[in-house]
Amino acid sequence: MARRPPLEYALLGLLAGQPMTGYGLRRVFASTPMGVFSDSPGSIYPALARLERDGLIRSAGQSGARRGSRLLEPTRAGLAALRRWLSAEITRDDVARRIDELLLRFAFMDRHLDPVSVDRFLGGLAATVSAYVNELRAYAGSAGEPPSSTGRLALGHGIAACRATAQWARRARAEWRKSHGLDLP
Amino acid sequence: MARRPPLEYALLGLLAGQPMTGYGLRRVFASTPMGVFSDSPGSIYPALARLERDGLIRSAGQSGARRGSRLLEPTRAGLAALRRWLSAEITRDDVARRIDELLLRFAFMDRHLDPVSVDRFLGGLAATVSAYVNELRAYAGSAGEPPSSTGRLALGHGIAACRATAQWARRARAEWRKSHGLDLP
DNA sequence: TCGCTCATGTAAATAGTTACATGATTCC
DNA sequence: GGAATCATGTAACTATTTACATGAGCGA
Repeated sequence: MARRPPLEYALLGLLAGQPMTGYGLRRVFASTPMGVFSDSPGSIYPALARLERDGLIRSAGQSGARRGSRLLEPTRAGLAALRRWLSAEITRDDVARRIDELLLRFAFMDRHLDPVSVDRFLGGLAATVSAYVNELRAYAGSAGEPPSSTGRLALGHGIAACRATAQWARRARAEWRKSHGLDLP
Repeated sequence: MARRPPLEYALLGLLAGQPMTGYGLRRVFASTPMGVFSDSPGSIYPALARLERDGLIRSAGQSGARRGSRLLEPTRAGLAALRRWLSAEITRDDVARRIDELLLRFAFMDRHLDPVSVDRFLGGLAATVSAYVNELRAYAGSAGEPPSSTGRLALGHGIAACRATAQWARRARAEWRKSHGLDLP
């Protein structure tokens, strides 16, 4: 039940999609927009060692004929941990400080949660982000100390970015519902 | 010249605006949208100790009549380090992985850089983010492996968020130019 | 055979988180 | 007198970054 760093869930989610070697995972981080994570061996291999130590991934044969290379795959416990992470409630703090992790969760969802849960996630995300936008606006309005001009503009960026996320969530939800026949409110 | 973590620059920037105690800084992180940083004493006090050890901040008297409390202020070297950080080139990696740090820099800029430098920053930001949007779009178009449906939607979020940032940068720049009489191309 | 890609790891330094620990002052 | 706030720090643990280190296989 212990909380794990996002990197470990990213690894778990990728391996659930397709068994890979540690090097394969590094290439994914180096060559796709998942590049928020470092592709350095010093972050990947220790994370994989922790996952294996805790029984969340295991070896599943070799890559080609290469000695020493290990294809890795999640165990049943690993898939359960992944599903728990995907199903966690969205909090205000997730939105304010860990928005990237929420999007990472969403990216893995279709393979592991049912369409209704995905729909609920997008609804919850839109609602929580909108609430946070109101919080930011309230702060911008009150303005305890007279803020600097670029400080005020920077806060405007925070608001604009959150509004874009909320709008994206609403549109993604509409699209999701359409393609899964979820047409009730 | 050594690179420092964003938290230290945030502290330096706040202290440059107004000398404060460590506790005062914690309150700022706890009560404003700068809450991306933790307000825990275990992060703030060690960071302040590093800054003081390196001669970037110093004591500037006590807070009220409270024994043991220390108002902190940047030294000349601290202000120079802050200005160097504010003036650094914007890289593709800053945009892809450290966008929050760029906005933090912008928030402190008006007090430490001239209007033309701030204008250049916003221009560079808009350009670099737009280039990154193109990169993301190219990736979305090529799509090596058939991506999952939520994976594709999540990439759409990345694109939407960057577009919002680029748009914000262009608008903020127009506003900045207007209020500082920078009307050349 | 030379260089590139595939492949795995470790070591040291740095940082961040959580929890613990303490004590003064102020307000009710 | 008791609670909240002001105020500063340390300890243990966890994670990340950078750099180092090694070696096999493959193509030109």
